[in-house]
Amino acid sequence: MREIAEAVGIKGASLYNHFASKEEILHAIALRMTRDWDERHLPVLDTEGTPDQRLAALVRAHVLSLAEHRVEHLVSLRELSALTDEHRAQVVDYRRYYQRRVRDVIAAGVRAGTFDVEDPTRAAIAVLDMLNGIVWWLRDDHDLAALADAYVTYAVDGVLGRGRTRGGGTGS
Amino acid sequence: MREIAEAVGIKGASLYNHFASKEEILHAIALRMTRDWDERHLPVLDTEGTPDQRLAALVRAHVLSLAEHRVEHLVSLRELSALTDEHRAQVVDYRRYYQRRVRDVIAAGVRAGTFDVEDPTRAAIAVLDMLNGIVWWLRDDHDLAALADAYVTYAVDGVLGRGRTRGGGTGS
DNA sequence: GTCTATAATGGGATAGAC
DNA sequence: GTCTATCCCATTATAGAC
Repeated sequence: MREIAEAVGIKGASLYNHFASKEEILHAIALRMTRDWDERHLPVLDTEGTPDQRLAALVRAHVLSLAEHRVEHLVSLRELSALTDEHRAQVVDYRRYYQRRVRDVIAAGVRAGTFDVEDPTRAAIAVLDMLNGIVWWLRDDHDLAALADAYVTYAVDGVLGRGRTRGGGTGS
Repeated sequence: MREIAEAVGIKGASLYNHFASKEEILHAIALRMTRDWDERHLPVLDTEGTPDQRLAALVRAHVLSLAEHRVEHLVSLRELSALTDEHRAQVVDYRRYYQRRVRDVIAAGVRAGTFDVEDPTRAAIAVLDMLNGIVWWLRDDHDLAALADAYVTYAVDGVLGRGRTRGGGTGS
């Protein structure tokens, strides 16, 4: 609390005029990185376009947004255990919903013959772990556009195998 | 410390007959997950075989070993900041060395025309983040062989694009 | 709404008996 | 080598003046 206060230019005790507890601060950050995150990014999955186009757009926005809110994301992950049971469950639910929506667009891509994975749920987890790992090492001097390009390729052409041929072909 | 002691069936104070401090315990765990990890897994990169074969073997062993030491790995990550500066630097160095060795075999695969990535360092980070993400969600009821198979495919055929054709072809 | 001063709690670590 | 009892310190949170 003292560090947070110092970063804002006040003393630790004064923080309690703005938040009731440390948990409330952490919860507010976690909500921005989950509920607000979902609201901001998921709509792109409902636009026109093929599953691979929609997922590529999501991945690019995901990477750029991670870079923009890197510290908050780290806090949201590391301090998850400091939340109340209710708040933690809420946050986990939002993360799970995001993961499910990614799984669904992957499954759509598989049905369309664009993607080549056995288990869309597992592939969604692998892709999201790969993306979210960025927050642990990203520094300010990175070329974000190139970074996002690379990860779109890793995810869509790589893990999901866009363009790779499997057994079948014509969906259904 | 009290929880650790309880898990061993003794009282908190008795732990200090075996370790000088909590930091020493955390450091011991971190060393197993980095120094010992490197010694155990990296030799496979020096065996006979093509880069993709050697990397596939490493990825499979990596995933299975993550599952075997899941909790220690989580501790090693989450409590990294609890280590002394020296110990933390040592642990980070071992992790960096592992990452560099993975980068090198990826670069070898690119030179051989097997892999298709622009930046082996970035690809190594992406692959390792994808693998290490497993420790956050793995439960005991998973089919580890199938899990390892999937991640070998995600990494070697996916991110690294084994079999994908790029511009050139005959290395050098 | 910020400050100083101060509770109150939790957890790492020590002392000394057995 | 384990125990009980205790210390010690960091940190969250509160009280009350300004």
